Amino acid sequence: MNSSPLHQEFVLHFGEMGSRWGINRTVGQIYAVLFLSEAPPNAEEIVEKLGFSRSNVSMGLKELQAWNLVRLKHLPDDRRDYFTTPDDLWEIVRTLVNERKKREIDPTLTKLRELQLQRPASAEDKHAHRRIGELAALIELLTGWYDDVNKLETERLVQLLSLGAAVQKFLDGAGKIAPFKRPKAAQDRKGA
Amino acid sequence: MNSSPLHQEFVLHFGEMGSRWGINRTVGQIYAVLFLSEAPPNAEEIVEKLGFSRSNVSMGLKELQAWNLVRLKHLPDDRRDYFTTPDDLWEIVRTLVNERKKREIDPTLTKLRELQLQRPASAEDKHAHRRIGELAALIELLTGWYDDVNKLETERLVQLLSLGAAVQKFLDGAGKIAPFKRPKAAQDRKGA
DNA sequence: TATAGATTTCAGAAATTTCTGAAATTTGAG
DNA sequence: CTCAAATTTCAGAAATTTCTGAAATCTATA
Repeated sequence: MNSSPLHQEFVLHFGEMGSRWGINRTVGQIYAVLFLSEAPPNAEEIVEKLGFSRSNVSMGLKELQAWNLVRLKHLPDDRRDYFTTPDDLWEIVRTLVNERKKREIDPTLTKLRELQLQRPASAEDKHAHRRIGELAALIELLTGWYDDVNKLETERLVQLLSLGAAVQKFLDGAGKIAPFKRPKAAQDRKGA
Repeated sequence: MNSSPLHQEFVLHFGEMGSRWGINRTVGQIYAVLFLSEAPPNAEEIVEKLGFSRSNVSMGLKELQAWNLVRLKHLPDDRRDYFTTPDDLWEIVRTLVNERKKREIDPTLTKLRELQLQRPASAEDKHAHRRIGELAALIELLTGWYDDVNKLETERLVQLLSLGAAVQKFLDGAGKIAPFKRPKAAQDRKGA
């Protein structure tokens, strides 16, 4: 790999973290290169920078595209593809969270709802059925909240996040605006 | 695997999702069994239910313990370990998010802060340095918010989540309570 | 402290994932 | 249409991860 220590360390770190983030080392490093590049590189330039095979870079870029994490650019009189990440980091974060939700949460929520339709046969099943229902309700609360705040424009979102726990101050009076009812499923199982 | 269709489907789903969640199939299935069990099973019972080797179950349980996702229980006059998941699903969610933050985000934030201390040499490095700074600032805003709301007791947290985007209604007046300043790093890169 | 049950460790086998080079396909210019 | 550059596909090699059985270790109690 041929770049400054800053670039290099960043790229290597993204490579190492890749597996924890559900992508692989190669893909992590490719993304890191795109993220830092001022001018969008093409595939061949990524090959040169990282020393991976051309086909590996091609597949990595494909995967990043499947994640919606990179954009294609073109230069006049040049039919090679050039790749970038959005300049707006909030756009990146939103994409990332959307995609992870789609892959890691939505399929489970679907499955849980599907299982809920099964009539529990045994006493054991009855317990499982209840537990599954609780889990589905909780996930729906979380994803519902997420869908909601995801609609906020970035300015508002940042505002909300900056507020942090101070939001709490509003909660006491909140009942009047959005009447609060704690979902049964999530109730008081602490003492068991 | 020897159990009702409901159990079976749930367990198999958790197995399949395991890899997306950063654990493996075996560990996913073991967790699923624990999650649904009314009475905490011991390792041998998990072996019987899932048909994995005893050692594999042992390692799986160890990994779940490393994630803080299971608790040990003991019966009188029985020195085998019995395993459970917390009854309170919110406890599970908090653990899960804490652990993933610890593994997937904290190391990167540390690394970014470390890289920020490097003085950018070239023009290219200067761009990278700025980009890294923006990313660090954004992650800090997110994790700061998370640390804050994670302090809320569950009742309050549910209240907040139920509110969803309706929180927005409070935002206009919020400046008086928690003066808002949008971090420079996250500012207006949209137009680029 | 000897012993038997319970659990863990670990080296190698099995399975899966990642990576490569060669061949195939696509694409735009002439 | 033809050609050459760019990209993708894909079969097998390489690397990594997961899983197992056997041996080692731990632990309560007789």
